[in-house]
Amino acid sequence: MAEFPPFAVTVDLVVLTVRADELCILLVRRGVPPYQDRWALPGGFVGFDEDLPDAAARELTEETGVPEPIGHLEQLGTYGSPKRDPRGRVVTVAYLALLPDLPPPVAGTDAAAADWLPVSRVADAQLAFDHDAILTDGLERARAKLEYTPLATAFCPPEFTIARLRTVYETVWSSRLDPRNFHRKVTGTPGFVEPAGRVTEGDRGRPAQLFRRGPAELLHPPMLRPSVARS
Amino acid sequence: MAEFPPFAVTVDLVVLTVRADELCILLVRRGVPPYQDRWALPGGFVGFDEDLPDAAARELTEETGVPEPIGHLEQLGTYGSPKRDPRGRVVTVAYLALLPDLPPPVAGTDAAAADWLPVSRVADAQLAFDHDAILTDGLERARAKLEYTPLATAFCPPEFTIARLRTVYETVWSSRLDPRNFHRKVTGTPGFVEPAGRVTEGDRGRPAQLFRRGPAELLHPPMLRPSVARS
DNA sequence: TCCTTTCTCGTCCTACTGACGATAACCACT
DNA sequence: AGTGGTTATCGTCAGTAGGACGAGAAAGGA
Repeated sequence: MAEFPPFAVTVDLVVLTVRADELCILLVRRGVPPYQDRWALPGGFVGFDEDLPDAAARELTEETGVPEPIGHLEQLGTYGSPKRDPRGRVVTVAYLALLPDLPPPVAGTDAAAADWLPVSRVADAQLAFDHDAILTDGLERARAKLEYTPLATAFCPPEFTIARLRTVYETVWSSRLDPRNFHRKVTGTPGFVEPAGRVTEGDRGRPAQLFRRGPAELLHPPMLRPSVARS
Repeated sequence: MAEFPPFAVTVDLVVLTVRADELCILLVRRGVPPYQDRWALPGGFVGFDEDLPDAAARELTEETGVPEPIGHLEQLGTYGSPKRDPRGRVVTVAYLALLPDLPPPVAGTDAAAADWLPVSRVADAQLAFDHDAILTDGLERARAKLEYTPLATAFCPPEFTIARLRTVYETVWSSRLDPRNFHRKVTGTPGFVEPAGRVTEGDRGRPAQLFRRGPAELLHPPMLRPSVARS
């Protein structure tokens, strides 16, 4: 063990939210080389005595200013190509976070700016390092997980309407869902959502019941993405 | 970048196969401290100029003696608790490999022994480091992936019968599947398997058609695990 | 009051699955 | 050759879930 190649280990975050019917990602504009002035995923070095999930949660709190335990945070994957960082051998553990709509972030110390950007417009802008690939994997993970888990609720505030939940699905999947079948499916799946006992006020149309997320961890049967030819 | 905590990075492998109607895992018995004489996942340090998938593939080849491109290899997750290795700060990237039945492995240089062990008997024996947790995650990943991918074919030789594929499912899931419904489901899902045009000889009962794995990457609808109450 | 909007329940029809019967095609016996 | 055991493969039937869509309920605004 005395001899081993010295690596740097970082965590990078794919932080997604749904705001104004658009899927948005939290990005920082780099203030220092390499990739200066380019957009990048928020992240940073892992402390020598810090566990990986702790490092991810710490970065998430630092970047969003939110005291953590909201939304969803999970490990996405690890990226360690020898050439991915010109400064040396850096292995990054990527995490995926799903959050409800939050106020705009404040730029950190080493970032020139930080903001929510619609993912539809990020596709063009090339991100720093291999963050494009990480973002692609994060989006795919998020889209897939909406199918068989109740994680869409992580995009919502504690109490939400079925229509709001449907908007999340439609935004993340870029597709339309039938409101009536969606309502039947969500309310008919045990443990997906539970009625909060209150209704909305002041919106257009008939008031809607409010729900909270239920105890289920998996959806059976899964929510099906419409018209996806995948074979 | 001049200052960063020095980490060691390793890859560890959860290598699964199905032999004699049992789900087996490739383990090595450690020949050196720490955890000397304990079973552990095969693995090793990542070379300084080596990509992570390359390191995993290299370790897999070294441990099994098979020139790689068979079966399935994917990243499972990364484990980096500060206390997980008494020698220092070691972050390990775990990979999951699914292989057809192979001959017994030969012990490597730093391992006292290497062998296939039924996972049912590994549950008791405590593995070195945090390898128990990695194994648990690997098993869960494998069981889940059989549901919505054609990866069960990775456990089979290039040509296999439907009954062999069913045995894989039954072994990994520890459950019984109806042979007739399974046959209908597998042959009816486009791209899952393709007929090889040949039949088995010499076995008991009616000869069975041989199939190869098809081009599908996902199963739609998924294969359902029987009687799993999960909500 | 009437119209628009949105929520919510209900009704077909089709696809898929679980349970299980029936037949086909081999081997090992006698 | 015939008989029985074993396994592969096809078919049938009923129950469930989902897509398409009708219709009423409950609000706000003209």
